[in-house]
Amino acid sequence: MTALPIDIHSTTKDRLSRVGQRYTESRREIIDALGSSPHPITVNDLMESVKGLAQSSTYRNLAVLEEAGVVRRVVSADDMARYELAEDLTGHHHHHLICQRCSAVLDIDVPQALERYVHEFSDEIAKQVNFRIDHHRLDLVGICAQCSAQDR
Amino acid sequence: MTALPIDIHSTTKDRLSRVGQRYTESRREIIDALGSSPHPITVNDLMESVKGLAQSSTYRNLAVLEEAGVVRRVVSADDMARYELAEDLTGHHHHHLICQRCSAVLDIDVPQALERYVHEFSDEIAKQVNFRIDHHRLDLVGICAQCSAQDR
DNA sequence: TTTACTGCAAAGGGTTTGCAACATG
DNA sequence: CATGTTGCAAACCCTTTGCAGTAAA
Repeated sequence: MTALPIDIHSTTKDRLSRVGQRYTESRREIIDALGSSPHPITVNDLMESVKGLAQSSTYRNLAVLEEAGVVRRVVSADDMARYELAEDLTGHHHHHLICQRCSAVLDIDVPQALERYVHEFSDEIAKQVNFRIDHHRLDLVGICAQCSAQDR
Repeated sequence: MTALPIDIHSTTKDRLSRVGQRYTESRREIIDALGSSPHPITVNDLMESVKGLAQSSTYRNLAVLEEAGVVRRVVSADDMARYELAEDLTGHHHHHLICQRCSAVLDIDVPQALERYVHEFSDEIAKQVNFRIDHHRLDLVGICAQCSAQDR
């Protein structure tokens, strides 16, 4: 599971062209912004990083990038979209720690052993029910440090 | 972890009165509808079961019931709210199988061993980072039978 | 008889879309 | 130069809220 140093930008370009899309300056900036964030970010966060990009273009680009498989939408506690780079681009499989008060999302690494169990279980279930399982989400949900500090 | 035969309605009534709320006919019907569904359901589904209940009342009641801890909001693949009875009411701890095409949600049971590993891991993480972890979500995400049939 | 609950209709707020101008392969 | 991309503004849709009337403890 070691991360080969694949070039994120060239991979993105390939995957975009495979769906008949172009790798524009805005899209490159979005990828850079997502790549330099240590955790999934909202559309608003993204628009602050990528100055001058219209809201509609941000949404459209994220949809295209997700379609192309280079970006992944992450579900938190509120209904605001959050995005991160696809794991096969970063080579970093991880899960999330989610604050149910402020909806912040933190990345966490999961022990190999646990991952194996989840995969085994996943395969079993796939056999039992007629369902093609693509991936899993393991989220730990609670209250982050800042939010519990505010409670006092 | 065997489910004691607690009375869902009386427990709901207690928990509601604890937050200064009443257990009305509408709320009872909502609880019944959620209790008789084998999987989390959307607000629209709910309104079809509980005929005559205004949309606003449905949303308000669900919010109150969630606040009182008898109902839980479940996150799927789209941004539509889905609800189920709280696990401590049903005595049935479970996780979800999610279709990323149609957003359907199915309940699945998880082996005790896997649950234990998740708990261990959860405790470890809680120690590492300053975060109070309340619960976890383990979702298997993929494409359900109906949706993959449509692809052909 | 006080306080919560309800329905109706209107407002919110994140996201999507139509369209004309612009940029990329 | 054909087709994708952009910004603007309007539309969308799920959800929330204000209000006046109703019902529960």
